[in-house]
Amino acid sequence: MQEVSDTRSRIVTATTELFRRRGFNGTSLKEITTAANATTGSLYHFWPGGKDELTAEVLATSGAVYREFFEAMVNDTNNPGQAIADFFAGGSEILESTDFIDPCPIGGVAREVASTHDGLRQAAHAVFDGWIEAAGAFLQRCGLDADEARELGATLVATIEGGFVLARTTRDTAAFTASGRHMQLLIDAALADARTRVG
Amino acid sequence: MQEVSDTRSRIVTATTELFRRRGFNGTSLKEITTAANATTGSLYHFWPGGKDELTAEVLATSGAVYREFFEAMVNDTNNPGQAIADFFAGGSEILESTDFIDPCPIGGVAREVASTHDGLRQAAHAVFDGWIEAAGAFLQRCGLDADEARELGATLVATIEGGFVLARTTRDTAAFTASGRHMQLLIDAALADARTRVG
DNA sequence: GTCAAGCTAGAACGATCGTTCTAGACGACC
DNA sequence: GGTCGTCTAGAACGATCGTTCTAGCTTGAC
Repeated sequence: MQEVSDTRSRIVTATTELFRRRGFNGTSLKEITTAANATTGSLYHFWPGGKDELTAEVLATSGAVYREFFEAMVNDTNNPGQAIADFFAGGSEILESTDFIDPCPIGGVAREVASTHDGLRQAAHAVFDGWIEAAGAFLQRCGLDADEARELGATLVATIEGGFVLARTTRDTAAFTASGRHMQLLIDAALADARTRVG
Repeated sequence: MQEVSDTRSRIVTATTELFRRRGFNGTSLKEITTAANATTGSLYHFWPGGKDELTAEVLATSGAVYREFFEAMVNDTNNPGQAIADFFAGGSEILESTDFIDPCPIGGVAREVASTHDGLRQAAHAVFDGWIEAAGAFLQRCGLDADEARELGATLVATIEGGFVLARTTRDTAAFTASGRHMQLLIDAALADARTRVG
């Protein structure tokens, strides 16, 4: 027997993929169990709380994966603005090579359920806080003061999320890539400003 | 009899409001007709194509309202960066005073259905194109060249949409307001750069 | 008064929703 | 070999989904 049940992780993976295409309310448990080659019994065995409990885990898991991906891509750079632009370029490639499926399920699901499922809203809130913290910590290490780093981190996350919406809707990554360049300008300007103030 | 049926416009309004809270798949026709004080027969009389046809109209209508709102708020300013920051500040006020309901139904619905309802994706695409055109035209009038104006317009739209997601999920407008300040910096820098190049 | 057009009313359809439930398969341990 | 906990299998539940359909109401034209 494996440490984490195969069926369990297949269900998480299938749910993540389906949420990326159809969102929360557009995805049925039948579609999930079929895609995961599992049964209703198994799903309710692992998540007695049903769809909501499974969704909360999917959000947390995807959130952690993205945070690690961001940190791996951005740490150990000596050109922060360029690193962010590269991150956006990577997003463009993923969008194009996956037929503009939503790159991540969190923002879409969060927007759908924020007014109706407060537990899921809070789960997504925790994920976004983690991302903003990661981006802020990175920018602070690059020389920004804590407040400015965190605010710029939040704008980064917002622009990425909104860029996903735009790219997915227009089936075009031009705007997303351009946003990466704009974020690069913003970071470079903030760093230059910080250096000036330090002297 | 009025030029546009009362029932018809009540249904459009109710659908818009429900989409802002529950999204496309989370809103049923029964909820719509109940909220609009209308019947299924009326709904299918005005939109024989059913939910999809009604949704397409809701997207186009909301899109036009937002475009006009943006243009009214931003035209006749002599400080473009400040006008955009004001636009974000206005968004923050709306979010707080409406219990963080989605300020507009378009981005959320588009993200939900982009992979499953191509007609609706195209309707949302047209709306976003209109917004980017409006923002780009404004920035071009302020002195940016056409390409840079359009790209910056797209980043504005992306940051607004993503900011809505963040604010709605965290129930906090601090990040949204900060993003407005960042967009102001970006615009001021682009305008200064354009002035330098012109001489 | 008759007629047609525009609109309303809501019952009924088959399909599908999330969830519950019972029955049994499998493996580890005594 | 019997027993218990873990997991799988899928039928069944009531509720609700989007849509269709028939019947009737209202209004203005003739």
